[in-house]
Amino acid sequence: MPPRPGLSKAELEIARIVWELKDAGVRQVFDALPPSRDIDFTTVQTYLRRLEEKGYLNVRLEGRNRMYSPKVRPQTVIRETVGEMVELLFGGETMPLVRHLVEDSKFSSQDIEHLRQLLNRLEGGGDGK
Amino acid sequence: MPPRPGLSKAELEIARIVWELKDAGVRQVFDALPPSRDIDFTTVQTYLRRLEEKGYLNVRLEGRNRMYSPKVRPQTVIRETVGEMVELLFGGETMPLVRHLVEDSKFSSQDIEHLRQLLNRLEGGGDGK
DNA sequence: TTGACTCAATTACAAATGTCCTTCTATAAT
DNA sequence: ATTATAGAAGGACATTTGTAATTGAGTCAA
Repeated sequence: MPPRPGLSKAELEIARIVWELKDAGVRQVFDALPPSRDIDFTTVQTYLRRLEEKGYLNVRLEGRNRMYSPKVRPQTVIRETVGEMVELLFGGETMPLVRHLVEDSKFSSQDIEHLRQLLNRLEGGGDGK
Repeated sequence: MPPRPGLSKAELEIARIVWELKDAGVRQVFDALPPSRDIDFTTVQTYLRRLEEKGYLNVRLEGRNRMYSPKVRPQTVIRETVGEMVELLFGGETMPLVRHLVEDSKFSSQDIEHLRQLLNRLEGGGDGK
């Protein structure tokens, strides 16, 4: 059913950087990694190649350099990844995950307020029952 | 940093069943799988063994049968798994995930109401700003 | 006591993943 | 030209994962 193979952790890490940069060569992605992330240049190369093979990135030749850009929108990847986790961890029920997050994270009252507004927007401010 | 190796998808699937059954042998876990899940008995055996090796399950001999029971609480596994995903997908920020879930899922107004109450409980019923 | 079964234990194995190395060509700096 | 460098291409390799076959021992029904 999934239109393309899933992303591995390392691939996701790299994909996020490409999303952020919009368009980048291996070097740029490599440089965008946090210094704490000790990884070889060619490894990044490999991940980018695999991301392209899996259909997540577009490539274009800029001179003799490959420039990668997002092909699948982050939102799509997020939806798929989260969806899979919800499936695996909560048998497909989303609410338990939301509950977990809300209970388990220490949100600022700012955050909480934002959430309230979000809920209001969603359901035209219904106040319950 | 993680106290034990992470769980793979298939392992998670099996772990969930053990959590539910509290205590079960291979056969019981096998039988608890949905019929749609076409998998060999010995495969389940393997997953249970690995789960034990990884430190997620306890085993005890019941006669010559192995009975498996949870060693790590679901909540812990959930926290770790979700945490990792938040890290990977949102750079560690929880709010974006919550936002995604709320926006992307079609919650019933029931659900929304529950969420409101949850928020109230969290932050001593503040009503905004 | 001979199957028929059930389970444990072991082994196997291909695919996916994380990671790097090597080799080659283009390019830039001397 | 000569060298240093960067990036492409491709190969390599151990580990993890998903999944199963094999072998052997105990158990129960005939």
